[in-house]
Amino acid sequence: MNLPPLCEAFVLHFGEMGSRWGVNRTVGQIYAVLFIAETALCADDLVDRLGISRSNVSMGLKELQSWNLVRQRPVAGDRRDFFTTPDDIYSIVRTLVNERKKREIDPTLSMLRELLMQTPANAQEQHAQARLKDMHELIELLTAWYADIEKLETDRLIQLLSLGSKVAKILEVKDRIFALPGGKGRQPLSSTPNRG
Amino acid sequence: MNLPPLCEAFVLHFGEMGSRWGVNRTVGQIYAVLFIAETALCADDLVDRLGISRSNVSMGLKELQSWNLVRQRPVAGDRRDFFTTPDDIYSIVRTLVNERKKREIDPTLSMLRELLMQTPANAQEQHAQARLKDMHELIELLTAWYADIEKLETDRLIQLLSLGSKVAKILEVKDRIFALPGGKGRQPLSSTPNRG
DNA sequence: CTCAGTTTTCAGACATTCCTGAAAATAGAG
DNA sequence: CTCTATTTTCAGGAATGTCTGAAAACTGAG
Repeated sequence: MNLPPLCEAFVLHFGEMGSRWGVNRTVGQIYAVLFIAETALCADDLVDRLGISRSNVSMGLKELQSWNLVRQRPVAGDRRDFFTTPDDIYSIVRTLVNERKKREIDPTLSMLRELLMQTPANAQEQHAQARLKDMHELIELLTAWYADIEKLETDRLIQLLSLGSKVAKILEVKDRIFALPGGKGRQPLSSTPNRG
Repeated sequence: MNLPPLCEAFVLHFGEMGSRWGVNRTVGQIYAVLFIAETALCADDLVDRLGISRSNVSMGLKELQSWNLVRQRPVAGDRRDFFTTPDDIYSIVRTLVNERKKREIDPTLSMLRELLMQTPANAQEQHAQARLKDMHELIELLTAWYADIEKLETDRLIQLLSLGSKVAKILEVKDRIFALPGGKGRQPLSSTPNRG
């Protein structure tokens, strides 16, 4: 690996993490190198810095492009393709979350929708469906929340994140004002009784 | 696989998703079966329903326990171990997020902290460190937010999620009130200039 | 068109992960 | 303690995933 020590440490770590993130080691390393690079790099730069084969770089870049995590950027007077990661780290995280949602959440959501439309054949299936319904409602709630938040501009997002649970204080106050004597709170989401 | 069609469809899907979630197919399937089961199941129930080897079930359960995703529950008059998933789906999601954070975020956070304390040897390393600093700040912001939110009780959490970006409206109003003539908004987080 | 520079594809070598059956370890009953 | 039911470990075969070099495909210049 042809990189100064600090860079190499980062790249190696990202490579290892890659496997926990649904991409292989090489793909993680390629991303890491691009992320810390001062300028856009071409495939051969990556071959040189990582000491891996040209074809491996090609496949890695293809995968990163399918994740929208790297951008191809033309360089005047050079026929080769050059690649960068976006400068804005917030946009990177947005992309990452969107792509993971697409791969990890959306397929499950449509599977759940499909199975919830079916008629259960017996008590076992009926109970299963009740559980799926809980799961479906929760995922819907989370994805609706994210779809809403995702539209915020970065500045507002930072403000909101910095507030943390302080925003919940507002709700507490609201609840205290509107609470009816003897009124019940919202019930937790569950169609299933506790299992003995 | 010894399950009614609807259950089987769910279990197969969860198995496939498992690989995108950092566990293998079998572990995903075991979890799915436990999730929709009406009662706690013992290892042999899983062998029967999934048609996999006893030892594979043992390893899978061990992994799920290391994720805190299944609970061992004694059954009176039976020496065997029985397993369930929690009934409360919110607690399941909390556990899942906590465990993924532990595996996917925390190691990166400490790696970044370590590398940010080092002295860069040259311009390349200096630029790399600036990028790492951006990444570190963002991850700190997100994890601090999550640590804060995670403490909320389920009811409040649901309220907050349902509000979505409406909470941001409050900030907008606040900003409008306190805005000074000619005053600038918060700057986006970046220690790096744009790359040409 | 031809040609050189560049990227992509892909068969198969190599590496890793997964799964099983057999054997060992564990735990409770008697 | 012994005996039996149960769980865990683990070597190695099966299945997947990764990486490479060679060849094919593409692309723009001349």
